[in-house]
Amino acid sequence: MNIGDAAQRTGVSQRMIRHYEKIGLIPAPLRRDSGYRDYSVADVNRLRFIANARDLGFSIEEIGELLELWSDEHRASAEVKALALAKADELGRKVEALAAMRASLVHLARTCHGDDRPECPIIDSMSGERTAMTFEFAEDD
Amino acid sequence: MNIGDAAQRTGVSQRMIRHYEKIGLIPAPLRRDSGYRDYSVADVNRLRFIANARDLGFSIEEIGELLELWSDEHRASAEVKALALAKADELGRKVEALAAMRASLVHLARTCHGDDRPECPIIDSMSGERTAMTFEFAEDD
DNA sequence: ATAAAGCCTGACATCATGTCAGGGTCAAGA
DNA sequence: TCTTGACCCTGACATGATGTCAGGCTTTAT
Repeated sequence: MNIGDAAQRTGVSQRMIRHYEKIGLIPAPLRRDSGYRDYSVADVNRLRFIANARDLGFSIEEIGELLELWSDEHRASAEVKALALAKADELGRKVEALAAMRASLVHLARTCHGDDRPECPIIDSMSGERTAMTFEFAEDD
Repeated sequence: MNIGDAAQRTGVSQRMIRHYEKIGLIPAPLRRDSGYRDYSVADVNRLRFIANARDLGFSIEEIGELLELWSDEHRASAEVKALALAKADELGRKVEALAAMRASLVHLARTCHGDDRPECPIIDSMSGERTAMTFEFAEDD
């Protein structure tokens, strides 16, 4: 399929698809006589993965590592395992931090009566100097 | 305190602290006669928040909104509430997606035992249609 | 056969960050 | 007091991720 189709199906812009090809994150697809790139279902899946991972905050570099987890068949499985576990660990920490932040936001929302009166306890308590952010997510201090 | 101290205490580079000042994400601190910037505890808290949020994948723009949630006392609380809930929702989805990805990685690691390439559940879970793990802030329809 | 729509490459733009350079400032010791 | 190393300031250049626009072919539908 053409790049436009691939872009639409994956949510990755044509611009970025070409970019990912240039930096080697995805293999260069076959070209037709016209010079048009021709994508396969596998390419689409790879792009979808990249899009999802990107959404989740992974850097291009990390995505490259993740992709290798299952695309490099010659890799020693012990190495694969270590990498996967390291990533999982990292994700675990991120999940916790996000969940904590979310809880704080929910709490903030709950304590706002939500009417026209601009009165929000938490905001009030935080606009002072001592504000210490009642948000203790990720306090690695 | 000087910018170097502030940077060390917050994990935000001096370069970025100055940058955030320039784009208005943090207020311009007082200057000493020497021209040195002088940061307060409040500034440090703000920077810490920014660092954490950035780490969690929020864009500078989103962080600006988040900061306003508790720094703008004149905002109607209904608006504050809506924004907070929207963010919380977004975070909830992100948490789920990350948790799922983490689970896949753990599973991958577990099924990674011999010299054969292990089954890879990641492909299936991550290369599907972008519906369940898509985040609104990236789209506008 | 034409026009509309799609693809190609390449250049320029922006944003978040880093790093280096040239030049003041501070603080502690000789 | 003078020296020196650690710090700060501004500004410029670098890079990676993305967007958009331009000029020029290719496909497709009318």
